[in-house]
Amino acid sequence: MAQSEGIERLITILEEEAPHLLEKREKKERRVGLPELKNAKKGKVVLRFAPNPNGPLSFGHARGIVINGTYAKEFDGELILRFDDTDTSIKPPLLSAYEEIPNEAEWLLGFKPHRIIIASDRIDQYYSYARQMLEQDFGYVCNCSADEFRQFRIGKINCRCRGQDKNLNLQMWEKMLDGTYKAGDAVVRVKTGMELKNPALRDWPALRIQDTEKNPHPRKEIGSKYRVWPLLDFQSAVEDHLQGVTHIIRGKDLMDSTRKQTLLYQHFGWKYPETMYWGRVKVHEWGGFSTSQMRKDIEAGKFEGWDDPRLPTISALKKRGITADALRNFWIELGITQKDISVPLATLYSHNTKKIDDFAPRISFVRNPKEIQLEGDYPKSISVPVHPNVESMGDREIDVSNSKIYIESSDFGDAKIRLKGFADFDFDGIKANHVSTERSDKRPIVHWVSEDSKIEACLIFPDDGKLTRIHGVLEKNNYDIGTTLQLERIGYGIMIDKSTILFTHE
RNA sequence: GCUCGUAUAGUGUAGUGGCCCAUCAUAAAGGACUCUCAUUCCUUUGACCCGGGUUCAAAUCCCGGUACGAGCACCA
Repeated sequence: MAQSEGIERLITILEEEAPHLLEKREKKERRVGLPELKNAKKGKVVLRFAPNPNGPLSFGHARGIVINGTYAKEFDGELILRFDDTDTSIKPPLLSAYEEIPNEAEWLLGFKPHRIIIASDRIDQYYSYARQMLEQDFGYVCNCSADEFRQFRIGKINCRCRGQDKNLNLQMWEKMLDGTYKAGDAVVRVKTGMELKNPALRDWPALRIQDTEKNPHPRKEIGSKYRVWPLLDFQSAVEDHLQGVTHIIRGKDLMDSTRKQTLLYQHFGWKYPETMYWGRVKVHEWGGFSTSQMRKDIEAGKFEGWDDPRLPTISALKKRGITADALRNFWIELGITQKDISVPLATLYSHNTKKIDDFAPRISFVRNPKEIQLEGDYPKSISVPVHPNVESMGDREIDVSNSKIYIESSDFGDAKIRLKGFADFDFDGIKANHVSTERSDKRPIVHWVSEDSKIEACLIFPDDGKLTRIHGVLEKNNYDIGTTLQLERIGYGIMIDKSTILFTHE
C-alpha cells in the first residue's frame, strides 16, 4: 500500500485506526542500582548474610553485606547476620571475629544488622528438626564410610542403611549423641533419592560427628558440649525457615545447596525463599586468597595483622582510606550477575576518589628530598589554599625565611621551575635564583617543603605483597590521625601517625 | 564422568522480540580549566562467543557447538 498510495495514506489510516502505533515511544531509562527483588513486599523482607567467623571479613564478604543490607534497607526489611560456625576442625572459628564482624558490617552499611544469630547457640534447635526428620522417616542414620557412600552415589545404589526402620534410626541417633559412635562412624542423611539425576543431591548428609574433645569449639560456652554438628546445608535451611528469611542472595557455587535445601523443605512442608545468585569476583591485582590462608600467613608473621594494608580485608581497606561509601557503590554497580568476573582496583579507587577528593586537604610530601638554597628577593612567608576548590578550608602559611627548601630529587635538573604557590626560580646548581613571584612563563610546577616547616616523615606504599617505605619531608600540619590527605602530585594517603602516611591510591 | 550455570567495547554493566547502526561507568587517547601528574568538563576509540532455526522483525526465543566457571566434602 505504501508503494501504490504513498506513505501519507498509510499514516492517515493509522492515525484513524491505531494512533498509539505512531507515538514515539519514550526511550527506556537505564536501570540504576540493584535489580528488582522478586515477590518483595515493603516491610516484609528478611535477608541474611551468613559468614563463617573463621576470620574477619574480607573484600568479597562485603558484597554479601552490601547487597543484602541494601535490599533490606530499600524494603524496610531486616538483615540477619548469622555466624555459620558449625565446623571446629577444618575451618575453625576465630573468637575475635564474633566481635569484629558486626562492627565491620555496621561500618559498611551505616546501620547495625537487625538480628545476630550464632549457629553454635542453636544446636538444640537443629537436633529437634533432625529427630523430626528421623521420626517422619525422611532421614536416616548412615554408618557407611564416606568412601563407600561415594560409590553408592555414583552408582545410584541405595546403601544398606537407607531402608532401616525408623526406630533403629532413632536408636542410632542416640548413639551419635551419647558418644557411642565416634567422628566418622555415622551421619544423618536426608532421603532425597539415589536415582536423582544430579549426583550432588543424592541423599545428602545433614549432620555429622566431630571430635570436639580434640577440636573444641573456640567459644568457651560451647567448647566440647556437642559432638553432633549440623552441616551447612541442613543448618542453614532450618535456620532460614526459623527466622522467616524471604530472600537468599548468595554465590552461585551454592546453587546445588538451594536444590538440596528445597528437597528438605518439601519434606518439612515449608516454602523455600526466593533466591538470587552472583558469580565469582576476582580482583586483578589480588588474585586468589582465602581466609584460611591469610590466617596462616598472619600467624606465620608474613603480615602485620588482619589490617595489614596488603591484605584484602575490610579492616585493611578501611585502614588504607577506602570509604564504606566507595565499597558500597562499587558492589552495587557490579550488581548481581552470575558471570564470573575480574575487576581492576581502579574501579574501586575511582569510587573512592569521588568520595574523598572534596574533603582531602592538600599537603606537600617530598620524596627523596634534595636541598635547595633560595637566592634573591622573594616573599619570606606565603599562604596557599588547603584545597583549591574549597575556599572554606582556609589557607596554610609557610615560612621560608631561612631560604632552605626541599624538592623531589626527580624534579631536580630542570633549569627553570616554579615552586607551586610560591614563585619562579632559575637554577644554578643547588642554588635557585628568584625570577618572579607571579608566573612568568610555562615552566614546570613542582611541589616543595620548606626547611622551617618540615616534618621528617615516611610514606608507605602497599605494593605487590611488599610494604615500600619512602622517606621524605612532609609539610608540617595539625591533622588528626586517620585524616585522608591528598599529597600534591602523588595521590591520596591517610595519616596513620604524625610522621607516617599510608598511601591510599592515586 | 554426571549435574548445574554463564557468555554485550580492555574491564564491569543496562537491555526480557521492534525504541538498539545497543546504555552507563571505568580504563585508554586527545582537549578545556587549573600555580598538583588532583578535581571538574568536553571529544574520540571500542562490544552483542560461533553456527543453524523460529519470526515481517532476534543482543533478546529455540536447537547445536565452543569457551569459561561451579557442585558431586562426614568444609563453609
